[in-house]
Amino acid sequence: MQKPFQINRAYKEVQQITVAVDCLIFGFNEGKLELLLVRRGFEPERDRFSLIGGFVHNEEGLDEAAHRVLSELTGLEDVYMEQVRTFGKANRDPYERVLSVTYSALVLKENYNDELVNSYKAEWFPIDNLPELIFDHKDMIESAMRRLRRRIKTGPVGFNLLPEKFTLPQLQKLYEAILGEEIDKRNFRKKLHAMDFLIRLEEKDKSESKKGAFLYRFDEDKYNGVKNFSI
Amino acid sequence: MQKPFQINRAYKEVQQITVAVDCLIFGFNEGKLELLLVRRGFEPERDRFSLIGGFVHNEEGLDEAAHRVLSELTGLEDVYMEQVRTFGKANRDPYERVLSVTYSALVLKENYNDELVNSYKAEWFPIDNLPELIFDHKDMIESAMRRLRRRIKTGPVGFNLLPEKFTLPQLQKLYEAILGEEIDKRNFRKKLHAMDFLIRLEEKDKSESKKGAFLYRFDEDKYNGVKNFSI
DNA sequence: TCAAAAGTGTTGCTGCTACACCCATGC
DNA sequence: GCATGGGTGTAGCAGCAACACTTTTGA
Repeated sequence: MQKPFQINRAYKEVQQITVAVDCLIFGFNEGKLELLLVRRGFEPERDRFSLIGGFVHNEEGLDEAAHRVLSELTGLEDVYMEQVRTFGKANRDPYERVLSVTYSALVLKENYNDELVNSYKAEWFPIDNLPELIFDHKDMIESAMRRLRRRIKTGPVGFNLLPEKFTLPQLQKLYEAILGEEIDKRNFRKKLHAMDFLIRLEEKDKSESKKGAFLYRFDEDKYNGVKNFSI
Repeated sequence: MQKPFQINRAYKEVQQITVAVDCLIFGFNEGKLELLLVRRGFEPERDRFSLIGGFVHNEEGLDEAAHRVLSELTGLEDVYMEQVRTFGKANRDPYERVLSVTYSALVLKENYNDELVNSYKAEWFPIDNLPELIFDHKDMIESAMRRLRRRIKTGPVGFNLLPEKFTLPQLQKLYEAILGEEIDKRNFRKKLHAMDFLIRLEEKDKSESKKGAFLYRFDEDKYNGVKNFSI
């Protein structure tokens, strides 16, 4: 394969940088936002936790690599994922030079393959009570959290963390967990109602209360008519 | 150097991915937002333009690489720069597999080294009239523009594109050029005045009008007291 | 004296926040 | 019948957008 003349690039020395993706896998369970981590069972860094990651294959784009890594661990295929940021300090991994492109995934805990997850010794942790993490993985999480907070306020991404049918109290708890603050129930519902992209079903979910809460469904078509999403 | 056991990573094949940084160098001149591009003088892709880029050295972090590339081209050392996004489709560069981490730089046109820039055959283009670009560089620019629009509304980054002393009409034109829309003069000034981080000097700049406009200076200390920047 | 840009306040409206009570049901 | 969580409306306030005239001075 012929290489182009690179007028704008310095002489290309032999690079020894390995490219990896690290996935921030978010789930929502019992009112808590959680993150899936794996424990390192060997030295060095034994017993510390890390994000799920993997090297990028030669014929594979970054987005593909992230989806592959996620799928290998959880068995999930069609997951909402977006690139967050790339971490590239020369010594961020003190054992070898690895560049890491981070991806944020919002998964539905009930959907994934428990056996697969268990076989990798992965564990869920509530976002406000994470263990020690290797390298700069703490920074990655902070970066992804900032992005997630912005995203759920400006777009309908939060629904990826809920089942197809969900109640408004559930949705509100999700927002509260991500934003880390309480939200006024009436104001929250007012905004949702004004944007008018949720469909109220006839069914109720009685698992959380005696009265039961109506189930809703996110409607893609109705959402496309919404100009300014804002919560 | 010993390698750690990578429980969470697939067997590491020999990777053939080269890591580059591409810089989006923004400048502001005569009321226009401009971007610095280099022309390719050789096949393939002759006569098309590209962003300024370079390969990342082995001992060098990404941020360092971006600053080095910028400095090699413009001679500028202390420049406001931030990472934008990483482009990693397998065939984004059809000649070899290159991963590109993009950086956005806000430079003061009057400061840089013209000879250096000329020797690289670099040219400034107004952002609304760019030439054909190679590969996915157009996407990179769109991505960086979206980020820049968000940034100048929520933080004091725009001042990096202006000299230390500037007038309010200049500042407003800068915002209008970046946001691509007209701004009401009185509302714009009201917001700036409310946040109170600009210092009005006694001097006027008479180059743009007979009456002359007062010069202002951005005050870092006063800015640190501002809780919610918003324009 | 006139052309051209700089500078300055008010008003109406919209959207946000704050807030309290009734409802349905299982136990 | 009572405890628990679900559901609903209003009023005050703040922040935003819309808007027009006076000032200065060089030519």
